[in-house]
Amino acid sequence: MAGSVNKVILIGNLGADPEIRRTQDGRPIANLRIATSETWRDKATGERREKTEWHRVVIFNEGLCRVAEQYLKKGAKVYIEGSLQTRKWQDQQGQDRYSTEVVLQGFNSVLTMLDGRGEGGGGGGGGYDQGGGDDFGASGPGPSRERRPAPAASSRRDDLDDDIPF
Amino acid sequence: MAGSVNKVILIGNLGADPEIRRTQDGRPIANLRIATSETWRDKATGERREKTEWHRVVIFNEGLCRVAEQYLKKGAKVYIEGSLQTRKWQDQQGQDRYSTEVVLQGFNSVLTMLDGRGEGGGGGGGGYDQGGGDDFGASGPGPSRERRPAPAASSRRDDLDDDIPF
Amino acid sequence: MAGSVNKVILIGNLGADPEIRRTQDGRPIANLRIATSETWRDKATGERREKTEWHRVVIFNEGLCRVAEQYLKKGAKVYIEGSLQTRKWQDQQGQDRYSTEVVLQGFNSVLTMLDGRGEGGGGGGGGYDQGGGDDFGASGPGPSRERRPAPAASSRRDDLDDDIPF
Amino acid sequence: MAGSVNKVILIGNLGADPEIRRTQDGRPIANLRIATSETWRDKATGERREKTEWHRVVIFNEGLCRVAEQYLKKGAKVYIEGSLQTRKWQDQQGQDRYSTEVVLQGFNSVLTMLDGRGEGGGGGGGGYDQGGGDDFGASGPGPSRERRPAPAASSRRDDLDDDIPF
DNA sequence: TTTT
DNA sequence: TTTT
Repeated sequence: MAGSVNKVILIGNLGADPEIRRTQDGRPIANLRIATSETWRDKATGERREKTEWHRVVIFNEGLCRVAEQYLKKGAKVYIEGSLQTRKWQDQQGQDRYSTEVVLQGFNSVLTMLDGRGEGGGGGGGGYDQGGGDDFGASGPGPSRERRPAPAASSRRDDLDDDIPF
Repeated sequence: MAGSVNKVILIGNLGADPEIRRTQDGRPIANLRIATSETWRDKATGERREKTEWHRVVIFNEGLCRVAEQYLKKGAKVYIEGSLQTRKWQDQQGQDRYSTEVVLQGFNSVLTMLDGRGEGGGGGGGGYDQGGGDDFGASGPGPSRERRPAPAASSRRDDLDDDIPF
Repeated sequence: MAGSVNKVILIGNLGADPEIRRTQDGRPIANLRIATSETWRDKATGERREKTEWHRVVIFNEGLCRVAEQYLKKGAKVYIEGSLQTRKWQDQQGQDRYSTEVVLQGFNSVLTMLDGRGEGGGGGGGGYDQGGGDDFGASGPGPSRERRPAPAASSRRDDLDDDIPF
Repeated sequence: MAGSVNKVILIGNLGADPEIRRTQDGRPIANLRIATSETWRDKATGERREKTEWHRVVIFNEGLCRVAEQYLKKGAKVYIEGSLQTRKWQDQQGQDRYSTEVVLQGFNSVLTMLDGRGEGGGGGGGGYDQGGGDDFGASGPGPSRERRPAPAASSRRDDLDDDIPF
């Protein structure tokens, strides 16, 4: 269908360390559990309430799997951009079941760590296992020709500047 | 949890007319089925492939329910902004089941029709039942104090209106 | 800065045909003018008002430039995903000026046509020059290893399905 | 124009404390300067490069102004959701100038603090002046009829609350 | 002017 | 079940 968009944006915390598995041909797949929550004040009682929503996030993108494996830990806060997919499976009684996941796959995916890196180190709290602190595009931390800004921002459109922008 | 975001953005087509139900206290709830799809060319065979994803959308917002009821029909193309929610229910065997939906509720929701209105009239294609063609914020088509431009809108922008944009 | 996001999402109409230029080394750059507008009812007078906002969109991505050149025309409705950039330049008096643009560059960009294709043909209305109707990711219409869904959706995670999803 | 979307999503850090002004009729307006940046590795030299982008954010929403005033400080990391607006003004020579801003106004705006609150206390670093740590919808921290979960929330989700998420 |  |  022309003109279709399927996008999910989450900011939340990992409920557990990432689970990394591999396909038969060796490609990694990372599974995350991410909690988002909203708080509001009950209009009747006036008390503060909170509702937490849990999301299944599946990462097929190899670079982002590597990021998840190396840097993410239970408790880490992340920014996620992916798409919604519902997958069909059979339970042990052979009945159809459906599971909806936020899938990070291909160019249209983002995984960014929002925690300061210093959190780690001592103790059991959330955070990262190590350094980290970068944000990674779809292709992971590697070099990416496309990821760079326009070649030399100032000069990048000099050839076009006969045009007065505003 | 502080600093949480849970947002879904869809552009797709309705697979069926909206279903409108009412709560016991009379508030409307609209259910939509929306299809998004992506197409790509198979690298091996070179042929064009397509994968369609179906989304359950539930509208609790009264104004947007009204919009859905009045203007949306099977086939209509819409822009949707809502949040992800997974709901638990019991099947007839008493087993726990889960259903994930895109929920439009509260201020943080958008439903916008993307079809030109002229589509209607002749033929069986998709589109709207009537006029339509506006985009509606969370509070629906009614007047909305918040929807207006900036408080000092006039002083900020009136002078722009005689400006030729490009 | 770790954990940074800079994203703009627009749905609007082209105010003019795209302008395509080329850098000295031959890469295309497309410039679009896109209008978005919001309508509201004036709370004082009760009359319906509308405010149009004009956006400068610059496409550095080659594939998306090709799409813009081939398929977009004045009046076409598009979905745009890019990032905000402010660029400095000197006016004829040598004074610093700034221009803010929505930039489509790299993997994190989307340009999707939202018009049905049939619009074209007769007359001067908006629409596309030709067929079109597809949506294009950052890499344009060409084959893209990443763009495909998971290999054979149904089987794609069979090796993982010892896990009961919910 | 029907079917229009104008949305900006930023995650970045405040370059300075918020500036709060008031309109003649006493409504607050907050101005923020927010930096986003992206990093990449130069393919030629192999060295790590960074490019920072500065954004002007203007908050007309009263509740969010209050949040900005009370909780945000230079260095704080925030999630912002607003819309793009270009405003015309005259410089001292009477020449037309344009300034593009990210505007938070009305229901379609979000300002969420992403820093852990503990940052504060000792030292000069960024962070908040006080507690904070909540995320605020368009209407700010006050009670909001719309912000609550679905009308029939209890029947939809109360049974979830004794559920162990994973 | 921020942040890493 | 939609759409192209």
